Amino acid sequence: MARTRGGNHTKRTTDELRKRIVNGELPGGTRLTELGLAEDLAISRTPIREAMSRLAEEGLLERVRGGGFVVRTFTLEDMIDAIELRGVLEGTAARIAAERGVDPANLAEIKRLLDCLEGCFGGDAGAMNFDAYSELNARFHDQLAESCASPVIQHELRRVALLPFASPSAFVMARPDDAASYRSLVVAQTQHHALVAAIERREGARAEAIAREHARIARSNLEAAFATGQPGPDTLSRLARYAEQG
Amino acid sequence: MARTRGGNHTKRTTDELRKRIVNGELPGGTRLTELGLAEDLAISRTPIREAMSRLAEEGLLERVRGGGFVVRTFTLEDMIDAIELRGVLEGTAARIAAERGVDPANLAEIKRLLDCLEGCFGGDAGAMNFDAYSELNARFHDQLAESCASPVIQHELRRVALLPFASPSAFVMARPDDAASYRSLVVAQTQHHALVAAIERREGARAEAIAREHARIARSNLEAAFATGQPGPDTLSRLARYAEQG
DNA sequence: GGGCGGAACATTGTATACATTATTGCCACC
DNA sequence: GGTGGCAATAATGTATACAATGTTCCGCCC
Repeated sequence: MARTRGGNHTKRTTDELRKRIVNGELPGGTRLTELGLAEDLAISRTPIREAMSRLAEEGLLERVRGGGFVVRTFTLEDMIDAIELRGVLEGTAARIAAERGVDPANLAEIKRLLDCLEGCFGGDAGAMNFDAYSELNARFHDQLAESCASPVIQHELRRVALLPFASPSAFVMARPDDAASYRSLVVAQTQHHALVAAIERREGARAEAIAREHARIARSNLEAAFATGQPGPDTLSRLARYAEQG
Repeated sequence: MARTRGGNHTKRTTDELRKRIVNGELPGGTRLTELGLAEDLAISRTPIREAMSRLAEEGLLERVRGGGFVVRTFTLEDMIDAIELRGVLEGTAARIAAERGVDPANLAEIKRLLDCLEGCFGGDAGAMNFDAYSELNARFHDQLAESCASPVIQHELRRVALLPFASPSAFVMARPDDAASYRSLVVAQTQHHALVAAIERREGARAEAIAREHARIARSNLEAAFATGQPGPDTLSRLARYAEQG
């Protein structure tokens, strides 16, 4: 258990198992036994159980009849659906924000982040600050989720964004070269502006439609990452390898 | 622990705690301590922990920083949002089913359930079989969720429907008298028919809109149940009392 | 040869002791 | 009087022994 640091055994085990699942080391359908993992990680069964419970909460594991857990299967289609679902939920948050009105402080923060995102763009792909954009983009989407002031919607949105490669920042830099990524982000940022304008003007239907289409950039990037191969049971591991390469 | 029967300590504790939360006996914000519950239920801490993990999975409890759980707060607004969210997810499932096409066997089963639902209606409110309708309605919605053939969407839909009083069958009989309930169900059944027709004709946008509006019947019934009082921290317990009365 | 039964095994369920960590409140000190 | 730290307390974190429950596979009987 020296692989991942910090916290207690439960947290380390949770992180380690999450990593193995997203890596594809633990393929979908694998049954996890407490004893096996306890031996493997050289700790007792108690933190293993706790970690598996938390991963079931995240949706990475499924409880199986008669006790125990299996790794949930994530095919390419599942990831596409997860991204679509994130778009639907972000769209709902944006629509409700537009319909009910947003807290001024929240709106101000959203606009501030929008300005910061703008600052990441240079005149061309070479001058683009991709890392800063990725970080700010995540915060922008967080703030947007808060704008609807609904704990229930925020909660479920956070859940869906935890699914493998469904988060708003998962595919910011996924294009095969900087020029393609740059173009992709130009479109994304234009949508950010339009989304905020729609919310401010109380145009709920427009806000919802933009948020959905915005998420589909991620879908497009995901499909581009798989353009050369066919989806299959190794989807996650191939995607993880792809993500490592940059 | 003789209150709830069947299964092991974990299951009984899970059911017992769920009941207390939905009843309002454990108000939102209450911190649950393993030791306190263990003493109360006269069992050890282990099944208590396990039960709390599962309820966190259902969204009834929240993990708190530094360990432990608190009961999640469900106000009237939260329930309204949960119902809206269910409508959004059912709408997405219906839209995707229309766009991608449905499995013939699945469609046949949906139509069969639709016929059965039809059979619950008599000429007037007095002849209506409310219990049968409630049961069939739940199965109809289950089958509809399956029609999109997406494990991810089905999974999240099931989750949201688990939130207190957000399920499709929660408010079937919630109106103050049979005549009002009957009218409500006439509208609901008309929407069922329209929804199936839209899916069959591949009219995705229409299917989505109908499913959303369909869920808003539940919202209307929820608000009717609260017409006389103001929402507050006792929302859940008042609603539970209301549900008991019939 | 097929199906039933039972024993051996694997796995999860439960209790409990002990370790570790967070919280609380008091007291000394500034 | 306020603030810092320290001790007491209470909670969760962990390990482990034992119980209960499936599961599997082998042999027996039909």
